[in-house]
Amino acid sequence: MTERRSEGSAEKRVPAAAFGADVPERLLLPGVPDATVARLPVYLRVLGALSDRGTRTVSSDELAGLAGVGSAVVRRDLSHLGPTGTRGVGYDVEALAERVSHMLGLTHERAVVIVGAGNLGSALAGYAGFGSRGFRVSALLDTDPAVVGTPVGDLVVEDVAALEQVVARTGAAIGVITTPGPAAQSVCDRLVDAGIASILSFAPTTLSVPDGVDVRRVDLSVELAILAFHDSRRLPAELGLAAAGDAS
Amino acid sequence: MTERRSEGSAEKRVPAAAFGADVPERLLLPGVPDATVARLPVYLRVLGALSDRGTRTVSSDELAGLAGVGSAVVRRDLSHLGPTGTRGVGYDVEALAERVSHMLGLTHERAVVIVGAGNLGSALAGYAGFGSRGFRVSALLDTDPAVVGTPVGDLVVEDVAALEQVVARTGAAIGVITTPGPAAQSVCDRLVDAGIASILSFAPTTLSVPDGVDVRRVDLSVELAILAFHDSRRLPAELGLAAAGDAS
DNA sequence: TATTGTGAAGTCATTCACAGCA
DNA sequence: TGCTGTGAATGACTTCACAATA
Repeated sequence: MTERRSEGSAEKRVPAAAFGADVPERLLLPGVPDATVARLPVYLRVLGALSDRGTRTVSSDELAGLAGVGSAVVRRDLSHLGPTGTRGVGYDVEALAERVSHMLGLTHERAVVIVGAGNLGSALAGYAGFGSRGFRVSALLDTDPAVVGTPVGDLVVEDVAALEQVVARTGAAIGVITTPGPAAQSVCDRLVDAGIASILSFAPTTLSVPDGVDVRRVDLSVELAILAFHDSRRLPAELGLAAAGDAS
Repeated sequence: MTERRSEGSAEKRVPAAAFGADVPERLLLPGVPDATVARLPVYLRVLGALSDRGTRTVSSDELAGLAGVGSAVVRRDLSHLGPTGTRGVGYDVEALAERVSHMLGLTHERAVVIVGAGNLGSALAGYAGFGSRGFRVSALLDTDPAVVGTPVGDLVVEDVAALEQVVARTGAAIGVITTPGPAAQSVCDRLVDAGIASILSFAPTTLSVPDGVDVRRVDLSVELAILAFHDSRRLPAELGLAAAGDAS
């Protein structure tokens, strides 16, 4: 791996005391907050756009505007990469993109296997966001014999019965589950058994996995419900405010 | 300086002091944390499944297991709905579902307009999660003349030029953006102008909207990048653990 | 007795404000 | 002069632990 410690910065706060003495180093070294990790990909996208436009440097304020966050958040987030900016100037776009990319582990392409070739799975297989920046959809699986064998984009739908072989063949690191809810857990189990430790699920169910397996869920009905919650409080509030005149 | 992120709830805290004493209390009181709001829909799904199975009561511990969170989280979350459980017994499944549903504002059906009838938009139009529980996809729009007029499920793709009329006709409360990135901002602007204040975007861009409009983003490449981050730290660690004798 | 509901403590994240540096 | 990087303050969320109670 590209794990060099060429960085001279001697004072990396390691919360060693919080854990035991014999905890594997990987848990201690980087210490990047989850919230920061979730924003780094957004910065990376913005930096890519800036780079395409020929912009050489960017300030935390500009980057913040383009990413839709506050500038203090940007500076705090980037501080976890070590000193990457130049005071009075800003950040070098190319260098920063490289740093962020490296921090996220996007140093090599990862193969992605999608299980469930329904509408959503097929859509994701062709989705541009999947093809870009370090991910390649290398297989699309389904149970339905009527679907198995049909082409979707560059791929041909394969039988989910061969899941283990497909994972082995493609060296997939990430599994995406777009099956109906009831099938999700068993598909998940098989992905895990096949060696996949990173799973993105669109199924509206809770998946249980062994320790060490990382599951992220995207649940459309949850997103809609959250919007509904805010919506339901906004309507009465607006009426009240309108009657009382402008808020400020 | 719109400073909203994908998780943004534009106005969680109402500045009560600014309004004096005669603002209706119910508008100010609830103060449900964002993190809780994001979990309530999950509880609601679990409660629905329990109800279908004929289960009458459920403890915070059981609910926690089914929802994939800790039991203290469940109790804390539900405490925001007022006293809903019975000590020594648990929660009444039906009554709790009703309470949660009401808290989320899922009391009436909301019309959803999807803009972008590509793979993803078409998939979402037919997605079960959209049809269930208080949401109905009432229109699907696109720019492409070759797509406009074609049927997708029960719907016929309409011309995005008629966006304003479609929103008015359907009384849509929620807009879903599944266009390519470059088109997203202008579609967003038009949705907002048409009176939509709740937007779910799948476009990989930052959307800027006026205050009071709620935007949630689902970004597949962000999700994958987060998985990649954890994946890239797991690999070296597993080797280390394997050498040291991993328990599981 | 079993389980809720909640103070209190702890952990994590955001924001402020400015010293330090190019 | 302008902007980064970061202590310190604030705020949000989680977890603990147990008193209250059906």
